[in-house]
Amino acid sequence: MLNTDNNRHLINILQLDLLNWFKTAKRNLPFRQTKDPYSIWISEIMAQQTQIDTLIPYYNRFIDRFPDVISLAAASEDDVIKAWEGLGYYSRARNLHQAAKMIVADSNGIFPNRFDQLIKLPGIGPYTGGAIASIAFNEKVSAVDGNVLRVISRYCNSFDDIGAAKTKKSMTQWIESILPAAAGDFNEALMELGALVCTPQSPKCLLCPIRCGCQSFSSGTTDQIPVKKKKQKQITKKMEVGIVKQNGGLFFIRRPESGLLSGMWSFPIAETAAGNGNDIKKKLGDYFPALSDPVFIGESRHVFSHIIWEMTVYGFNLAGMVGETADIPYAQTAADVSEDQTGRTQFKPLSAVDDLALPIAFSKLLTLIKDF
DNA sequence: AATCCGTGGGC
DNA sequence: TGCCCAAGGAT
Repeated sequence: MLNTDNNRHLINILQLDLLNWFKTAKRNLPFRQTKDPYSIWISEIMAQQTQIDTLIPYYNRFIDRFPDVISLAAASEDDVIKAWEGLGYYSRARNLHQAAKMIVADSNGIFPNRFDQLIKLPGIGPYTGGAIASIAFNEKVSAVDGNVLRVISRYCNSFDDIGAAKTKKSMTQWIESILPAAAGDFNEALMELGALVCTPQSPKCLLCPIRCGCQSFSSGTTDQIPVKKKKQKQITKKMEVGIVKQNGGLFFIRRPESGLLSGMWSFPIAETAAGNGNDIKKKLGDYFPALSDPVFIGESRHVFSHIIWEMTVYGFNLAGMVGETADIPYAQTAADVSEDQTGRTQFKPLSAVDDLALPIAFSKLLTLIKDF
């Protein structure tokens, strides 16, 4: 980082010119129409590892559906997860709901207004706590996200690894040492510059309001910064998906409460080596006494942050099932469903699948199976 | 410190 | 294709 005593003029550019630029260049975003901490909170949780353009329709729907912390706390977890469907990183929604209940129980719905209180809530870490505290309450704390790490690294011509905890810590302290009174605006301005101008690839340096102070621009090193380790690429897993149909209803299983897509609804799915449909048939045997042989339906590929599923989809028909009718939930008819799966399965007709919180990995199979 | 945790967009 | 990245947090 730059020595702030010997570089007063560079610090002035960073503070004043950036804030002036932000006044006119900032985007007109829905969560910039308010200082309501609840709304800021929702937007910041949604913004974690998610581009702003992606989250805007989710934000508008979520605020409409759950306008305040009381209504969010009173909602069912299924309803909250459903509102999050498609956004990914679903533990964010669970933590949001949990935190809302804590705020109502602990302080009668009054939103915590200090950084050190905010970061005690589930889902709120150093970045989000700093963002809410500075934007909603103008507390003098920094909010260091990926944009800020990139912008400041370039401005100071720093080759420190931005993935290292040590770098994040020193960056946070450095920013707080130069933080102007308008802390919230300054934090937002750094992020906005990173999103619109000081982008990861092909930064628009000729349009940059603080170019004349930027130490990587004058050194010609902007494209080498920030320094970060490569992510390791995803592991590919071969999967079999089972589509079981009973009187027009499709069979769904709720996923376990931890791990990938936890708590979300899914089609039965199993990892496989052979890929002939028998692995998923074996798993379905835990639920159904008799099944037809697998019928090949199609293939699909889904890329997660750390896993790739190569899915082959098979259809099954029920045979010889006790009490097989359209109206009886399956759990009531299966004698051999294990205890922990009770109430975690159901049949839904294609027309009512929208009731379930279904991850994209499965919802994109719906067109594939519509004729099964 | 290194992993796990989704999805969509850019090139 | 593939590879990078995005207003990170929890463990």
